[in-house]
Amino acid sequence: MDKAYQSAHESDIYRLWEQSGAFTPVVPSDPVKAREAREPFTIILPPPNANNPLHAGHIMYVVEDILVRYHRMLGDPTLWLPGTDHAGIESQFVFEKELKKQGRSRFDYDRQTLYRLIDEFVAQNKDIAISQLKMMGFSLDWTRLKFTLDPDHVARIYAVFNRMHHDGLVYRDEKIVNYCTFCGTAFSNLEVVHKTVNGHLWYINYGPLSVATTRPETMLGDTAVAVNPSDIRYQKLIGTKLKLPLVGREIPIIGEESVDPEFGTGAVKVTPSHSPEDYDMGKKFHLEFIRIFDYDGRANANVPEKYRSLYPQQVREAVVRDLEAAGLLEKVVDYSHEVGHCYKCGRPIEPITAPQWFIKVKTLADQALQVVQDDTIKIFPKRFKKSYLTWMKNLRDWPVSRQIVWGHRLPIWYNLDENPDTQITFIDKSGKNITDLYKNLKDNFDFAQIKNGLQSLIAPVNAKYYLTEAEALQAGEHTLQETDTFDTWFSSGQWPYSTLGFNPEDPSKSAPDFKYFYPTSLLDTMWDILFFWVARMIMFGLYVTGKVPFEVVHLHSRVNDAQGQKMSKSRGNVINPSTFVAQYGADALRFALVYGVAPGSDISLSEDKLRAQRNFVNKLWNAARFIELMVDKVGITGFSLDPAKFNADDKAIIAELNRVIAATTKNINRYHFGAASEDLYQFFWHQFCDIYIEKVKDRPAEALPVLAHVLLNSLKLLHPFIPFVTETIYQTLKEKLHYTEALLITAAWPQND
RNA sequence: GGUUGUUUAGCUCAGUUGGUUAGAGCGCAUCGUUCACAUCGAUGAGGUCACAGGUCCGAGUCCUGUAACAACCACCA
Repeated sequence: MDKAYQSAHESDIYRLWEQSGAFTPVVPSDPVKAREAREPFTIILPPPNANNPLHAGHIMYVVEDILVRYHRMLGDPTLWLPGTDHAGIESQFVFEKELKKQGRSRFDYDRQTLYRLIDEFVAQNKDIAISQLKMMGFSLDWTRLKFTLDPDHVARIYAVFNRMHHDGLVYRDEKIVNYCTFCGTAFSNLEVVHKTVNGHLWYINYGPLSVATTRPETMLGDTAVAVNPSDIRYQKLIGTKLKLPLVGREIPIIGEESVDPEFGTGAVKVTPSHSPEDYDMGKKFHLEFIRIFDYDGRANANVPEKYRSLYPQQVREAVVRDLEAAGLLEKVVDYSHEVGHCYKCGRPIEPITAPQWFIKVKTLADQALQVVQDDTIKIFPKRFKKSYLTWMKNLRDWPVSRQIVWGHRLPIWYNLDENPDTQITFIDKSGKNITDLYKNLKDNFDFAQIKNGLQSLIAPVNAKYYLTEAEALQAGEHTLQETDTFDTWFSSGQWPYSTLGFNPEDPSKSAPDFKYFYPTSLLDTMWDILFFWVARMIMFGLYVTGKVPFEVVHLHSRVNDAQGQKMSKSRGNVINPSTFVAQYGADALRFALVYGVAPGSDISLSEDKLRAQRNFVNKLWNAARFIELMVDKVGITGFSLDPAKFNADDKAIIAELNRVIAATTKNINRYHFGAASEDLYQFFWHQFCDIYIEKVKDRPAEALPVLAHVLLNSLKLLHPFIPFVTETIYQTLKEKLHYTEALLITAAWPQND
């Protein structure tokens, strides 16, 4: 054996495991019955972004590998299923950045070309993440590798969408949505980041009363002014009308309870098309909806000529200037408030009315609430249960359509002759971008040109549509598929049953994998996507399969830098796992991630820690090496553990070993990996090496059976945490020490006698 | 605005149902080492467990309040 452990050989060990078939469980011929007899242990890997290398957060998958390896050693049929995610908006955003470097943008391509380019871009990088997962030693079943754009997955989520539509859970509506005019797509509430902005409150004279607003530019779209009905200052004005400054439109004054008489002037301008609160008022009072900003962010024809095609900030400046000139600007005060920003590009979100596809979540959420409430699904650490329940109770309908190309296009088809008011954007033969209603285009362009150059379409909110292309074609040949794609979470929310081969059309025809492995045992992820992902999987799982997708949700820590700061590109403190693996070995990195960490608390990863754990790995290596030297020296041919021959030291170390076996088993069962790893570290280094080994140096022959026994069990206990070094030692010494199992990875977990 | 979490040795953090002198890793000090490992060994210094009350025979641990920090959720102008 080398003087120090060489982590460079880790890939050989990985191949050894993979070739042994240890990662790939065999599905019995009668999976249903087999499952009843002994439930397999199953984890579906949260699919990392196919396009990016792993970041520090992904290496926390080590938690899953610990559990998987532990259960495999317990003899459970064990599956850890890998996959990668196309990561819709994320990948498209990264690709667009690349385009920008070349001086191009998404507007230069029709959607099928853009899709193909992103596909190629993602394919180039696809293997990076996979090789890194292997590098970390993760015992994933690569024979079952999945991708979110695999045709069978796509077919499945389409089938589920159809079923939801059939059940009345899908609808199209023109509601106010969070729209990023830069990214060109709508977002759900979860994708909006609230930031405190130091802005102003403008007091504007509206004639009979004055209003205060943080967004003077939206006054061009005002269709009412609201006051509190109990406000004696304004009571008599309710029901009257006023003339909107700068625009000249007559708008009503309405009485609305939610208006706070104490705030500002006690009167609120109402812009139903550009403010969520005003939208609600607009619906309630049947106000006019006047959208003044288009999807490209510019003011449209609904505003006076002079403001047209300006961006909101420019409109604001112009409006304020004009109000001031007209003597209608009463005062401006500093005011700091919360403004929604796009989580991708960081620009302010424009609340805007737009036709979008929605999922009704009430019935789905009720079930998903119930199963967590009654612990059918247990959430660990427990404190996340409450935030899950709170979130689920207040859930609103889910806007699932995104105006991007990289993803699953909605299975919706429109016949354009039935919907002549559909707005179409395409690139014509000469390469020019054209946007207009279909009825204005159809006589000037042949349909093939529109279809091939298509970038996007916006069908009217009440457009007639079909769920299959065939049906739409029956109505006429001028048929286009919806250009919106699904929110990424609509796809990944269906990951557990989809990867296992569930058949939504006929569940009895589901794959054996589904029958055997579903529901899965545990879902592990970081707490930041509890709502995005975990909640959606629970809703989908219950609705589609009638069963929970997993029995336990384990939420792992966030990996921070050495100072406890969140890693981010802007801070410049992002670490690449590969660097650390190259320097310290995968085992050291794995152990550093769990050593002494409390469940659910964040981790500060420092090189000090990595060095410490590399030293531990080396300590383990050298203890094994010492035992090898002893065997060579003494020349023993067989071992038998005979308690009758134990002296006090032997008894003490065996007793301590038994304690550690029990403690480790208990700690892993309770997901206390920090405690387990710390205990093992202390036992092996300080009890076994520092005390026991030092004491037996003068009686190697008698101690060898005990040395071999403690080493074997230590290797087994440590294997889930540091698989490479333990397997390497095992393979190196198994013959000399008469260990009988072929591989440590499939060896039996130690039992306490 | 609402919710949750954190506050323990110089640094990063453990501390499981409250139980005798509060622990680890790193760092630090002194000594040692050709005989498994300097990626080592031995010894040691270092903490009024954020603060103020309370419950208890007994509180780092449970309760109340305060402060600082962090995160999450949120359509108020």
